[in-house]
Amino acid sequence: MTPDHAPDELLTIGEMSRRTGVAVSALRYYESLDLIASVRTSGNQRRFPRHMLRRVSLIAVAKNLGVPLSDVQATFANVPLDRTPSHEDWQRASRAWKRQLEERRRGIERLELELTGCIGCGCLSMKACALLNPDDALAATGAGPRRLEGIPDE
Amino acid sequence: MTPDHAPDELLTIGEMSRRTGVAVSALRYYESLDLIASVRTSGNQRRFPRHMLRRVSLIAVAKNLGVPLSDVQATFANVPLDRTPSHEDWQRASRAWKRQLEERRRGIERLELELTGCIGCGCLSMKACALLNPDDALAATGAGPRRLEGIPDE
DNA sequence: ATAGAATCTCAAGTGCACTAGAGGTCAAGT
DNA sequence: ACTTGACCTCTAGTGCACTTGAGATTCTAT
Repeated sequence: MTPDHAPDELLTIGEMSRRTGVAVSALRYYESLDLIASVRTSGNQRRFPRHMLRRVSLIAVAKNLGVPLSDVQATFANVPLDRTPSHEDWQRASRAWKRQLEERRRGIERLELELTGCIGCGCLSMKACALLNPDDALAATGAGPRRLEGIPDE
Repeated sequence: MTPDHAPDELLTIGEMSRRTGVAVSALRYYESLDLIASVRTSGNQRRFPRHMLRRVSLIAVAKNLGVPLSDVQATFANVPLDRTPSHEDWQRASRAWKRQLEERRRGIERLELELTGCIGCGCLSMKACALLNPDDALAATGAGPRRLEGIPDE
């Protein structure tokens, strides 16, 4: 059933960098934040388990989308660093990401609407624009909808 | 006494801050980048025309969505600072924004799909994941799809 | 007229997410 | 054995997007 692959194969930091497109220096930085982890050779060089490629790829995606590393950290909180994550581990993380990404996408959709319906027509009535509410940001701070007061309505 | 004043015409920096939720220091910073503009009183204090509220509100929205100020700057390139923008001015800017936001939204949608179809099921085959391509980022650098080589496919 | 809040400039500091460089070590090919 | 490139740690520097603080001035209300 199980195909012949070597899940315990270890990659150097340079291989990780080439295969993910993430700079070597960035990988070391991510390790310093415990976003990823490695084992060391007798000569103190890093060796990464293959499953770290997933983590790094996801970090890269998050970066492309402007998601701060602190959020990534939170998302990965229950995905183990020390062993290949199970399906359940990834599923849990996946659900958390999806919730956040959905919020973010909805924010963008609302902004598109605002632009079409308001700026597009020249009025920009932002009175009811939920986007000005910080809750719409990914990783909301819970600061509340204070900002809506006094937004120009023309 | 100011002899010629229509009370709602010009806003102080404090009023701008209160009505947009953007810090006074940030407003001064935006002005230094020519994202917004003001006139000065005889005593050298800033006074903002009402239409600057729109610009600031949009900058705030962009910030919430992680859009860099340089992109905002590009978007506003043809929206005049010195007079109330016309419908056409805003419409042109609106179209540019929409294009970028659509790309960004599509990127998020694709990531959601990846998470559902790949991480969700535990395989994370990112072989064909367009998100790892920097072109998907808002304000793409044009660096090309180099990153897709060697992404783990298990 | 004057107190006190708001504003001004300019310089420096903060936090994030890295990158660059110095100086040294390790590992693979010949 | 030797060479070369990849790797190591550590410190410092970069760019963005601001914030903070000092010291001075201006505006508004009593």
